[in-house]
Amino acid sequence: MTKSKDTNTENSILEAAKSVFQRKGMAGARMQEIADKAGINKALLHYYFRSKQLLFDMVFKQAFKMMSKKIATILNTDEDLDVKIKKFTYEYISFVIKHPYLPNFILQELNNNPDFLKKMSESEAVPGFSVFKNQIRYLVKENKIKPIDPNQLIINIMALSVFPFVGKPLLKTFTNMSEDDYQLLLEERKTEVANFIINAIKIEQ
Amino acid sequence: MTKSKDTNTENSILEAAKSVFQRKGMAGARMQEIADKAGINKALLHYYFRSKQLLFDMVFKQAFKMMSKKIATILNTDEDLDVKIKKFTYEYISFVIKHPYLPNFILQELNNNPDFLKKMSESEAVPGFSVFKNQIRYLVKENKIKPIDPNQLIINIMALSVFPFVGKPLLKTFTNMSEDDYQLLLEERKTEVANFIINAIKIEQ
DNA sequence: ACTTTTGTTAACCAAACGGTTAAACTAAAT
DNA sequence: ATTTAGTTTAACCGTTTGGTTAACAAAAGT
Repeated sequence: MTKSKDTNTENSILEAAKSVFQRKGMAGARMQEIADKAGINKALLHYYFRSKQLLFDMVFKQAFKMMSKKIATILNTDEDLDVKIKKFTYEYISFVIKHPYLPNFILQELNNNPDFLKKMSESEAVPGFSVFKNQIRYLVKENKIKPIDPNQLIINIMALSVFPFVGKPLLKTFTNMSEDDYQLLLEERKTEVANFIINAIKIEQ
Repeated sequence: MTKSKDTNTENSILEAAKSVFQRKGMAGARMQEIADKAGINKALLHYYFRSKQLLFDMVFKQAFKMMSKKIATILNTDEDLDVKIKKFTYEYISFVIKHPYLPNFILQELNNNPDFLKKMSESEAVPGFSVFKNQIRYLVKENKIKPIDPNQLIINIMALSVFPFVGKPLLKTFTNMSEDDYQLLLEERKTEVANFIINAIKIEQ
């Protein structure tokens, strides 16, 4: 029973930490709030994870891997470009709808501390885009799609998929939409984003 | 001489506060650091601006107005859509290159405290997009551009313009670029983004 | 049976934090 | 020359923060 209690506690701490860190960020999060949310004493946080920084690192790494795995697995298969783009935007937007705090959390903390990426890119978990880039270069050379820098296309795909979530409060106000309407608009983006991208690069004949 | 000293101090405080708040956010910013950067005593901060919150509000409102004015003035003129899109993306990306901390700062704080927008949209400074939306609806109805929800198009334009800045650390790693290369890529986006958007919505004949 | 290890808590601590106070300084106004 | 109002500072204050300690409880190992 002790082992199960152990992992239960450890897990409820991690869950509480995830919730608090993702909403308030490293600087805004309070150990007390995490402890309260986990239903335990504050000292127990330090028993399981030695410091706020280490607990944060755990949460951040888990979040980052979750996201980057999702990206990497889709982009580097060898399917047709349009299929790949459709799959990616659909699955990625679906994924973020389920985890709406994730992108903001990751981007914010990376901006505050870009060194995080060095640690991660050295060890693991940063997806490579070489297959995808080569595919673009090939299609451009063969005149199958309009000329475009692969890096620009990657950024465009990411931007169109992720920005509606990180910019949500602003965009909701700008477009003057209710929460429900905005959620509907996000649903529509699962397919609309791919159409938009494909239209932008395809060559008519 | 007393008046000039006054405004000088007030201004150097605001400059210091801007710098610190934009880099660390409300939660991460420290009054002491702002005081140091302004070259004054910490108590003087509270003499000019009563509290951290009020000082932050000043900085935030100034930043928000700066950004939203830039957006509103371009979108609601009556020029052709493609001209408008070219102008907007070019000017907006140029603007953000000059103020790279701005978008991240605004988005982050808005996500932490969405009520900020209510205060602002009631009083002022939130751009209206009605002219632009009507223009899109008209062009769609007349079959001049591919059918698209005006709100989706607005989000796409914002996303492609802003995301490369808020997602910079991540995108730099994903695309495996140096700082200089990335800066060059941003320069190219001043024109490339408009082409991408226009291609996505134009109808070939 | 008892000793060791693991899990948990209340109470505590030093440092950092935002903010205040009271006094000193400055320079223009009387 | 003195008052007055605005500006600036050093020292201080109460609270909050991340983190520690010591005691205790419950298994696990022997």
